[in-house]
Amino acid sequence: MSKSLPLTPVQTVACCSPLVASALTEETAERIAPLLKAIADPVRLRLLSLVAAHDGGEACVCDLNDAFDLSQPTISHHLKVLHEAGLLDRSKRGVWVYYRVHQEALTDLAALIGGGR
Amino acid sequence: MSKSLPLTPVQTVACCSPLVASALTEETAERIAPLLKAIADPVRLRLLSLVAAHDGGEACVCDLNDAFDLSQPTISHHLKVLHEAGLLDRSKRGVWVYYRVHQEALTDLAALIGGGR
DNA sequence: GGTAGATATTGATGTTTGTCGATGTCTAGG
DNA sequence: CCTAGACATCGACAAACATCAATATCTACC
Repeated sequence: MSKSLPLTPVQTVACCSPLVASALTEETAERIAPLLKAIADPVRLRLLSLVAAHDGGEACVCDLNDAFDLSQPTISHHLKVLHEAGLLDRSKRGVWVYYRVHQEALTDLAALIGGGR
Repeated sequence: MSKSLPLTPVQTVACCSPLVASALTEETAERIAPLLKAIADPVRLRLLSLVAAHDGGEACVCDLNDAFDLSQPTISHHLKVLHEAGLLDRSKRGVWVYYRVHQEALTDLAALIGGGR
């Protein structure tokens, strides 16, 4: 992997010091915000939580669809947002698609927010 | 304090188990999301960070305005969002208004997100 | 290879959000 | 009181977003 300079949101979160420790640069803030936006939605929060709490730490889309009163495309959309943010990993097995929480990204994000102690 | 049943976002975050430990209820997710929405914006992230990193842990609005290429009403709006979410405390002294990070809320929020370890 | 089921993509629509200029409300001094 | 400065509120607008119905793309199986 390893592109050139521009870090992904997840990479940025992993390497920068806590929010409250020193002032964020504009650039850093702009890279982190998308990650937070991704989880700043009740449906996506529940999706993340459902996936994480599921057996084996992963869940099939078909399981997730049933947990909501929303259309299948809407759930698919939210999963895509979480996946593209780097918070959910995808793996296709047969006809089914399984999602799994990218725990490290969540942990790093938490450290960034609460890092002050 | 202590209203009746309905918890504020900050109270909800303080008392519920981590995202990845057990599936969030719809109600809990709806109460937490506003908190995350509040910090899911690059300007508000920097505001939070600037306030926290400032001398004495608090900053005057006048200082904050100068740190951005945005109009004064816009900064005032973002501060209001952070304040209403319970992430910034306000105190007026003379003509000036000072904001201070509500550290506990941030810490609890971090625990909620990264709680899995 | 045709069909059924699982998931993704597309296009449209209503709502939310970030931003600004204009204006309002305080407070301290003159 | 009247003015100047600090901050908040209001109204308007454009961009971003959540949602859906319709449709497309896979994959397994018959």
